[in-house]
Amino acid sequence: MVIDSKQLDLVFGALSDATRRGILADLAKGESNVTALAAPYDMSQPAISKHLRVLEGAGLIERSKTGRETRVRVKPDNAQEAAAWITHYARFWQQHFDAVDQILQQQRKLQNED
Amino acid sequence: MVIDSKQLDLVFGALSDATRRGILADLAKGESNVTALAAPYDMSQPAISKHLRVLEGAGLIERSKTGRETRVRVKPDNAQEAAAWITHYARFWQQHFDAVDQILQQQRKLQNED
DNA sequence: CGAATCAATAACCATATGGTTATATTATTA
DNA sequence: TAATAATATAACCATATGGTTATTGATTCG
Repeated sequence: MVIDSKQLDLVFGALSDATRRGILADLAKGESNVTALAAPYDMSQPAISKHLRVLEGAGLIERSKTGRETRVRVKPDNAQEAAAWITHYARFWQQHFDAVDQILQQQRKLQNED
Repeated sequence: MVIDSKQLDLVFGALSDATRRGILADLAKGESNVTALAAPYDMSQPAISKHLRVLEGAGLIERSKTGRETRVRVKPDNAQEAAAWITHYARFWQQHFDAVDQILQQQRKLQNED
């Protein structure tokens, strides 16, 4: 695993807020800027800037100035690692539950043999 | 999506702490109790109880009293939904970043070699 | 029965989080 | 040049989070 525990704290922390998940979803449609990202939310501009800072801290997005506007885009490198970890985690649960399922089926089998 | 946004806040919030991720990892090895779960951590018992409450609130684990001890186990129903969402999320990223596909294929390859 | 064990709860503390309004900074535009 | 626009920053507030110690309530053990 390339991504370390502290980074993972930040990534999951960033994803634990609906506004930030919404921003990520919007950015999936393509690069944007702060004003456009803020538009859907009934929230002040500074609040959105704070959310962007959290996403940036988690390495999920990056910002760059272009004139007076700040362009925002997802940051593939870190997001890829997060996605890989999340997928790994999902697979981990899946395997765990598959195993539980098998145990339960086994138990049902044994019970039927009584 | 069965799991709603507020539940997702709680799930990601729960996963945003290394201690809680560690507890989930330990529980993957099987059902446990509070004392056993607390053992690996340099932290008081009430602190662990708090973490367990957060995991329970996110629907990732469930607790039940057995005598004087509290048995703790992962709660398949909600955790599966979370895993499903996470997988969906991972797929979402995958669609946007070509390289993710390569990483996942690499992982699949490595797993098949087990 | 009395002591030890398991775990929850209460009260407290420091810091983080998520929001606000006001202000400042830097472009752009009229 | 003056006004407007796009953001960031500062200062503030309420609540949440993550930890502590002390205590309590059951259960189990000797």
